[in-house]
Amino acid sequence: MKIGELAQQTGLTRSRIRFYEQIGLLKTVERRPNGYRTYPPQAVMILGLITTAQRAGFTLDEIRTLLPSDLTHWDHAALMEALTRKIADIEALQLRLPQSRAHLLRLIEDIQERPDDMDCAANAHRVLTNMLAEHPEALDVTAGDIRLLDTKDRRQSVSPGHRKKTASR
Amino acid sequence: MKIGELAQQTGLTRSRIRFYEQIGLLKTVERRPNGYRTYPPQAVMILGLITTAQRAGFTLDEIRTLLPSDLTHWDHAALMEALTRKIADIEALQLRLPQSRAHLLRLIEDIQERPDDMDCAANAHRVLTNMLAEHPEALDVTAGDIRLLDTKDRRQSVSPGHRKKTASR
DNA sequence: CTTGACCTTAAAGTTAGCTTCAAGGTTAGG
DNA sequence: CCTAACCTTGAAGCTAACTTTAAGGTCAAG
Repeated sequence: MKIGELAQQTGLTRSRIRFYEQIGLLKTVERRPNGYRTYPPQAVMILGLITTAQRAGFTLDEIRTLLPSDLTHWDHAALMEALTRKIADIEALQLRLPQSRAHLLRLIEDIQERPDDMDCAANAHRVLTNMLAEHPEALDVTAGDIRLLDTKDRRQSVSPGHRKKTASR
Repeated sequence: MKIGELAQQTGLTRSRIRFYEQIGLLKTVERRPNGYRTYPPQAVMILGLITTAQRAGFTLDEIRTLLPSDLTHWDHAALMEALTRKIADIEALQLRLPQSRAHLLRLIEDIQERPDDMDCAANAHRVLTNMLAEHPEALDVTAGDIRLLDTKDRRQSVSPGHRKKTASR
């Protein structure tokens, strides 16, 4: 299978597949006499695994150390440890999320509950002081190895699309 | 207050404070005749707010559009909308996390439950096929604007660490 | 008047995970 | 034989949120 076909079957871009090879993540690739890459059908599964693991929160680096070049020879111990650790991360996050959510709700209420005799400025100061006085970690939506971030348009650009200058000024 | 003192009081680095000014996030700063920056005591609170909002999952860009230069003149509507959206993100994540956790647990069990008459290779294939056959989003620990990531050493790099040329050959 | 702790700037570097670009080689169809 | 659709490479660019570097100015103490 040539790279174009593999790209089509996996839904990944050619550049991404070449990139994975470049960083040593995808090793099941040979060359035809003309220099073209050629992949075994297995490669579809490997790439599926990689993207699944990514969605589960593993970095490409972690995936590389876990993924055997031969799909049949896994390092059970390392794999189990990684999976277990990831579960622990999720559990830690599960504990924090309700707190963060409650804290945000409280913040909203706090802002809306402005006493009639208080002006905006004083109210703002009141709310801010309250907030910064709370546990500093109350709004912390991070847990161990895991962290919440903004994704923006990082998912699957289908059309090459119009680029967007972030224009930071 | 000079930048060193502000850095000390907030726990941030000088470079970070200058950076926030550079991207238009921190505007309460004047210059002394000698060119030194000078900050009002208020700046401590503003930086506290910024880091708190960051921990709550807001990007610096979002914070900039929400944070008024004058702490007493907030855009209530925009602020409420942002807070509400962030809560929704958290709730979406709260729904997904148990599923992801369950899926990872199932994966672990699946790997360990290898039938006695099956060799590792076949077992690996069985597990992989099972996994990739599941809902592709089952392991997806992302939700809307929110995403799980590995933090590694992104918090306070103590040692610069050895660089690694991506070129693997 | 020198030393050291501050302060200044612009520019480049860092990390992750890619994409885009520039400049070309290959191949199948008409 | 030409053209379009593939394929190749290395290098550079992108985003976010900073840090680091280089080259220098300021200031208080001794």
